[in-house]
Amino acid sequence: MTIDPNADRPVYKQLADLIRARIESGEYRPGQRLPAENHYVAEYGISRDSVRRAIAVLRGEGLIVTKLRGSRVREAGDADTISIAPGTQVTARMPTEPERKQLGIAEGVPILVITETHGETRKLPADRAIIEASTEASTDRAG
Amino acid sequence: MTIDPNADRPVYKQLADLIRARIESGEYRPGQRLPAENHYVAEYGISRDSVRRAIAVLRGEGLIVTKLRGSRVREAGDADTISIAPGTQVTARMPTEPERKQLGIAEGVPILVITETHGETRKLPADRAIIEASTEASTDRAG
DNA sequence: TAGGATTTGTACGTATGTATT
DNA sequence: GAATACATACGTACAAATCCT
Repeated sequence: MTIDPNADRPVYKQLADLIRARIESGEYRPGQRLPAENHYVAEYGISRDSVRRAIAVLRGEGLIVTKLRGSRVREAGDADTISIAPGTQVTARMPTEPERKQLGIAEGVPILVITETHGETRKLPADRAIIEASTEASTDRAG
Repeated sequence: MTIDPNADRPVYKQLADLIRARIESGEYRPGQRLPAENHYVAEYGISRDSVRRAIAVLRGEGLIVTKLRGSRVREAGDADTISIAPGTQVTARMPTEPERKQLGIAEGVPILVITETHGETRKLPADRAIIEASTEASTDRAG
């Protein structure tokens, strides 16, 4: 598979598709490091700008995590199962940057917002929590 | 408030903070159009690159939606309340680009992934759904 | 309807800073 | 200290969609 600068689809999205496919096919495995940006620059003859944009797309999708030294395929973090009582409401949204820092969440990870019947709310990183509806009133965790 | 190119915090994050504060304070109201990119370029003497990066941050946080003609503060879409039976599990993650297109979701909006006890899964846009734990087995919607 | 103005999208370049190896 | 690789930030240019006259 190659990249066509004259295609309808932008170069950076084509590269994002290509890398995403490699992740989903298992060619890039969880925890595995991706090639450096310049690797893709050389391999496909595109600008580093386009490569970085592609990487940013995948980071926004939570598929990879990027550190100063490189990007890796995200590993499925072990999640706690949180039981919620009947009547409790759950939704999700992306955290703002201050929230991300405060809660120690990686980029591309949403937060689960849990609103108890009392009105109290909790925010949990979605990559570390699974919500389970219970019959009884108890908000314990069951790892 | 101004932007200091010599500050520890990058210019684009400073601008994102600034715009975010205006949204949260109500100075920019839901549905209201943000000034054009070049407005910020001129106002703060920074590059369009930095402005675009700031806008991208806020879009990733789901605070604004961007069309070709400009960005607007996201309006709270009316969400359906989805009841889930005991034992049902819920988590959230960001959709991939194909998923976004398929489900017709805006950027910066996570999906709720609902796994029934049977193993069946549903994916719902988090900006249009609120999950509510019920005592009884029923997955009806209650608007 | 035509055409220009506006605004965002994409894509290239360069340079410098900073953290890690 | 050097090499590597990502982060930031400036610039340019053109394309494409939308809006307005």
